[in-house]
Amino acid sequence: MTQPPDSIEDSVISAILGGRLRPGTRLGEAKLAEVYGVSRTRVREAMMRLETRGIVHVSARRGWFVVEPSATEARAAFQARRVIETGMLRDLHTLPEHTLRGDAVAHLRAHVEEEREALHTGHVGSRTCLLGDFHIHLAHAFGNPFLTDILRDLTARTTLVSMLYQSDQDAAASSDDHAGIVTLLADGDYAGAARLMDEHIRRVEDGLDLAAAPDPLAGLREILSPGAPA
Amino acid sequence: MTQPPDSIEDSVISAILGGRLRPGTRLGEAKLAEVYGVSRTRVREAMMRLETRGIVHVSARRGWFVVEPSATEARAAFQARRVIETGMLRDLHTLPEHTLRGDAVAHLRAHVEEEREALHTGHVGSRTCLLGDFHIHLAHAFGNPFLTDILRDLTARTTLVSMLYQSDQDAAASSDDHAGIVTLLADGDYAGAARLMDEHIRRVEDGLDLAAAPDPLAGLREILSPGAPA
DNA sequence: TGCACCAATCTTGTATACAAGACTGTTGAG
DNA sequence: CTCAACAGTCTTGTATACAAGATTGGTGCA
Repeated sequence: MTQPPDSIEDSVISAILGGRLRPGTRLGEAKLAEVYGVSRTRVREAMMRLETRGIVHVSARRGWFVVEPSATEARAAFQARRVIETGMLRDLHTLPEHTLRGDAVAHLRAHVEEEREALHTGHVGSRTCLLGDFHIHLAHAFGNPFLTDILRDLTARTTLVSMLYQSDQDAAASSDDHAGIVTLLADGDYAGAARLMDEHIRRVEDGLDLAAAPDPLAGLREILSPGAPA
Repeated sequence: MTQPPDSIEDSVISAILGGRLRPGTRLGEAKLAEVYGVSRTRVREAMMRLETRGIVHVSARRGWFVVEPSATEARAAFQARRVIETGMLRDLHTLPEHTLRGDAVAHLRAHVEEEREALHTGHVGSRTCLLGDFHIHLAHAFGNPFLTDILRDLTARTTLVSMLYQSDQDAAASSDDHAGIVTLLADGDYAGAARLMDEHIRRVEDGLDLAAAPDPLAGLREILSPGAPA
């Protein structure tokens, strides 16, 4: 939760969530070591931790790369999120006392409001970041730290998927879903919230063009597009 | 999946699942390096990966230790498993084609049979190992590699919990639950299987004495008990 | 005796050195 | 001109060296 302790990992993850690091990007140990002002040792440690979390992978003696989920992996990641998030919401009604922690609904409502604003200002980076954060906040509200961590990593993965398969997923529609879920939660209709969450994640997944093989030259094309600086 | 690549991690995990490594056990880098015939570097890498998976933790300049889940963490780990495993089973009916992979039910049936035999022979180590493996196999049958990995680690955690809070959880009752789940799956009654799974995990959790603080001297007492070698 | 202080030892934390493989660009033959 | 072979460079893989903190055991004072 704090900044200094493992800032390399958090830094990479937030760069991914914010769309500043694209799938397939190479992360050289030496470069990162220089950026963070530490030796390669600590960079390697951070990379390995990120690897076990499924965020980056290593190609032997070539370097570390932000993962590029295949279509199969993409589907699996969304399925995993669907299973866990709907399971979480459905579990709420079995917890008579716990329910959601404190002012969770109020926080979520405020978050959805933030999403709305980001939609209007149109800042694409913070927009996708906020849309992903909603699910993490929801997990946090549920109060199970294990599930929160798991969903944080899965969300990072699906964010990468969205970047790869260029969904024109209506950000507005997503935010509407989020608002609907919060409303149902406020009413205590957990089963309904779970159902809507299921539809929501399916909708996002269906918005992706998983049939289209990811273009390995995407980055290159962008650079070579007319108007690029010499 | 293969043996040689990351055998240190797998070795530690299987030692935990098999009850050969107890919570709180210290894992010295130098010792492990000698055992595995490598330098401390690789041991450290393995430990860090296990740390991000929540299996071990490091105490600054004191060493690596197998985690000792607190009562709160124990409850959270069981809740996470319940959410995910029931969510998985409930999701089966929404997958018209997929359902369970191939001969999964047959495999699970065979596994339950193995459990029964282990119960009779009474080998305690392999027994707890098998009872945990059932859930991992079930996840594998579902076919989502992410969920399989997640549940593997969560199961390792709950195994540690069971060791700490000395549940007299009837192994026989657990195995009966497993058998019941397999039967319901074979009948295609996924909702029923999910319900039974929910009860099953609750039962195991309730069998634990989470109120009893774990005894930090357990290992010592055992060594000093009458009959121990000089 | 009881306790505070201190030195010796051990263990992890971090950096660095070197080995091994992958990629790049050049060169020379056909 | 095309392409195969090769040397050079770059990057990761692994080990080792040293620094920093923790623990332990001993010593001396009250």
